Amino acid sequence: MNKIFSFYHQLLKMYSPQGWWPLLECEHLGKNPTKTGSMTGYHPNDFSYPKSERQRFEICIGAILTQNTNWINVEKALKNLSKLNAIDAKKILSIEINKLSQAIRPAGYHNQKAKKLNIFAAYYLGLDGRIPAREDLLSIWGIGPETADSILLYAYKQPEFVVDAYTRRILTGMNIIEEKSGYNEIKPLFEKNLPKDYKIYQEFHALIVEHAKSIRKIR
DNA sequence: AGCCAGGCTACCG
DNA sequence: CGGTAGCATGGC
Repeated sequence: MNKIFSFYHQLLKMYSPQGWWPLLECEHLGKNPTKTGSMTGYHPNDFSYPKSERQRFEICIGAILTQNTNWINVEKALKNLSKLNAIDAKKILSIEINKLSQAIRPAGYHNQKAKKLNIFAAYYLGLDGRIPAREDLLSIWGIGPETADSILLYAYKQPEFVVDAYTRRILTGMNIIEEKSGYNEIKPLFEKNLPKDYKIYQEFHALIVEHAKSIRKIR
């Protein structure tokens, strides 16, 4: 087995399944008390999410809101949106931009992100239920490679590996890549060395984040 | 009490 | 092009 795939098995053994993407409400509520933060919406070993259009959209906007922001703050923003019934593309477009901006304040960069949510919501409605093309997502203002891949992998179950700062840091530490490696080098490295299975991609990315956090605590 | 968080865009040389 | 300031808040 190659290094990448065996690293996946190793992490799985160390941390057990993570159950990403976390959702505000899912049937695993309260069953994962070890998780950091108050979010209880993880669903280990259950890859049947999103179960609804609302959950799919929630993942999409969560991916935007979490840009350079910790998840606990994103959760607050999502809860505020939920109270406004704004985990909904039409609602996001109809709501006053200042109101939207205030609701997502806890997630930081709220002015920018309010604009990003508006632009994405319009695009989402235009999809009319279709799966977005990666190229199209990348052409949208406010959506870069990590956000696009997060949306495709977790909201649409497409086998697109998500690379983030943790991934780069850990692989650099393992001497598998150079620190300056770009997104478009790291992503195919994973995809070439793993079965093309969205479940493995989902779990692996989540495990990398968990591992990176746990290493950080020790140092 | 700083430092940092599951990035991306715009602008600079 | 490659490098980097700016965007903002709350947790730890």
